[in-house]
Amino acid sequence: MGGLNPRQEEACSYTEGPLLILAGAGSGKTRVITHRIAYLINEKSVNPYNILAITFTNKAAGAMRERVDDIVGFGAESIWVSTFHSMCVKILRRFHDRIGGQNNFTIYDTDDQKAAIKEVLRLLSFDEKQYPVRAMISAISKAKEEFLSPSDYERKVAGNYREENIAKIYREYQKRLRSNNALDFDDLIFRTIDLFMMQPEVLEMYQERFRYIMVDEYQDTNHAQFILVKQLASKYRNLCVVGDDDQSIYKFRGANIYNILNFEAEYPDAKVVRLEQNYRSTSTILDAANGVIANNEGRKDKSLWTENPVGEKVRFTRYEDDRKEAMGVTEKIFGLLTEGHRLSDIAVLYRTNAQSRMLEEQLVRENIPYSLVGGTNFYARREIRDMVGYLKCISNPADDISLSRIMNVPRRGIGDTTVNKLREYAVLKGISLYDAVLDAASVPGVSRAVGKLQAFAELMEGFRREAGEGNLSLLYRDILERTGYKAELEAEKTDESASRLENLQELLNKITDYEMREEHPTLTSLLEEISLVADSDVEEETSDRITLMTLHSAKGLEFPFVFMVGMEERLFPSGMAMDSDDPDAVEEERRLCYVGITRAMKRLYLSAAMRRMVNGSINYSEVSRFIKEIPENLIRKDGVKERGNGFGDSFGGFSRGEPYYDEWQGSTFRKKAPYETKRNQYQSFGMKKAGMPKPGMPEPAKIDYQVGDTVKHIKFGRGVVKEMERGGNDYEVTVIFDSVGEKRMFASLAKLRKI
DNA sequence: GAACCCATCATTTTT
DNA sequence: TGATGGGTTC
Repeated sequence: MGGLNPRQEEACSYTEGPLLILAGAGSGKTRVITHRIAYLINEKSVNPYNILAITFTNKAAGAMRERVDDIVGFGAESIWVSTFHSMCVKILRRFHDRIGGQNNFTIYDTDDQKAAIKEVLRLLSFDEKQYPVRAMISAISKAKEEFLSPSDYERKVAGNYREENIAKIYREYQKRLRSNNALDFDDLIFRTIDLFMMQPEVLEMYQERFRYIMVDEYQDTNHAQFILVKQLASKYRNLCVVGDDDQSIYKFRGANIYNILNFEAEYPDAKVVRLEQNYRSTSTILDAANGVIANNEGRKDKSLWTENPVGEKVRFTRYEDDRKEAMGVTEKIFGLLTEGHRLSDIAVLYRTNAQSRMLEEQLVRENIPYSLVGGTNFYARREIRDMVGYLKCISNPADDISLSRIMNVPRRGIGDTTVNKLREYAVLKGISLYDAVLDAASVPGVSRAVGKLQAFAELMEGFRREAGEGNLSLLYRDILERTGYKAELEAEKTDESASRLENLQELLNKITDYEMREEHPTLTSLLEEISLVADSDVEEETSDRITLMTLHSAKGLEFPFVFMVGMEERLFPSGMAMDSDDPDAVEEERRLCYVGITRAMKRLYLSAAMRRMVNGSINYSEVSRFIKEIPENLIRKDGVKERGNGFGDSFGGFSRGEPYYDEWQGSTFRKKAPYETKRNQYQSFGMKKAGMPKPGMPEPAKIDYQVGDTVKHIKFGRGVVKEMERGGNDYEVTVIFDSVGEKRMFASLAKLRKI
């Protein structure tokens, strides 16, 4: 086995029976997984068809798929590489009817859940103040993660008045989802477990199929996922789980660290392989990480080591306030550029998304291109949700939630009163809301709106017929046109409406892309992809930029140069964790810190501010305990005063370096910086507000082509520009591509290159 | 039915 | 600071 160390090799070749791979940060985990799959196929003659690899995110699944394809070659495509959720959808699309469901269910996202909960609260006359929607969603989600049905939940909380009411909400919510033929994300797992329990022969079929199972990031699994894996693996017991308890940072969303800690208790015959050699970081960085994580109790015994060079000391700087901290970071970034490093080698990590603003402002001011990971999901935008609402309605007429969303969007004179009358009628007759609309003429009290309802019903029926014909992009365009949605936005002529239109165009691109990719495109599977595939795996970023993201999002990534900012008590570790009665809360923060440190390959910059704006008011904080947990000899502290709140004589304590920036020290650097700034590089993903360009964000796309030119597109390849039309501050370009024919797109999004 | 004002409340994120 | 939601007013 080429290029594997003995431990890695052991992990690859131990194929029969339960195996726990404790893979420390940077220990070559992905390599091991892919090599293991290759070993199974090539050495053990396992049929690729019998292999299942489960990951958490689509991104991870995609990456694994790619690597497996590279290394395995023939037969690789019949390996199931999948997320928990998409695996369950596949199974339920086939067998959900065996347990009293329908196979063409809709998947509800958080927004749909919210709407459903609101209806339930109204129905049960519960006060939203006492039973906040978000808290209810998370309580229900938690119950499902623990595989508790409404009855189980009721039993568990008996005697607690409030909890009993939550149980009622849970029960009613499930009832509603069922009548809407919808499942939420947690249901996907839950119902699959149900299916396997109630239909042993279905389970057996999958057990036979998945003789070799691998689960990545096992420390992130919740109890329901644990049960599911156990069911699938119980026949052949060839279960290989890979994870690192020290990198468990998702307790808040149900991850159960005991799944990995107790793996050996669950499978007494399990073999355990520890991957402890780190190939990523300098020994200084690694020892700093080890120093921090050593403060946690209840870990699997493990010590990471490396043969990498010692490298430089970790640097810590304490600044006066958050703005100075941001300035310090940009200045150091210029320093790195002067040393000849690339922007894409640099990441700035922070604990909370709110911290990005100050950094962004500073980066824009200094013309440093960045891309922001996270932020608002594309599919969470209003216009996108509206369109997806239409599609969901068309695909599943029983989906009252989606119907309520779009019935009066754009406004067509179907007001709340009318909708309420329709609801009453639907409940009375035991039919869906949509059926009530179809039967508008017999609904009492809506007489004035009957005409409008009938027109709406006709519109929707037309869409439904069209959906049957299978041209999804055409259907989508028709919805935009015939509902008047597009016209309304076009009439608005504001920056915001222009950006919404761009987003709608982008959705069209996604649909077209889906149609081209898929052999048998259907509305159901398109919606599935939209629900299941988050937006985070957006277009591969080609240009050179630094990356800004939360520590959570950084997991699994690596960068030569890493900044961790905001190393302050109550920010990191978070105040919430510190105040929690659960002692593990701070430990989880510490694991997060460990994750952050171990992202760095060459150099790690840590910083804190004495004073920072938090939730609109100024906070004074002390240096994070995690800084103190890094062994003294590994860290260089610039101008640090350990205690103090930023008042009075605290300025005296700085020893060296320049932790305090004169307003404009940074700008002298800018002139010296030996690199060119390209305009139009600033546009970041996940802009928070649809449409509002960030202050200082440059104009979109520079366009170096015109009608008649030959251009190149990332996905569609070569094409000729047929037409260019000004739309807002952008161009709408029509291109005839060799591969896919004519396409209309926005210049700023299409990234066309003249060739 | 829509525009506006005030009060409230703030981690982390994927599916 | 800022986003969001409810209530009020036109």
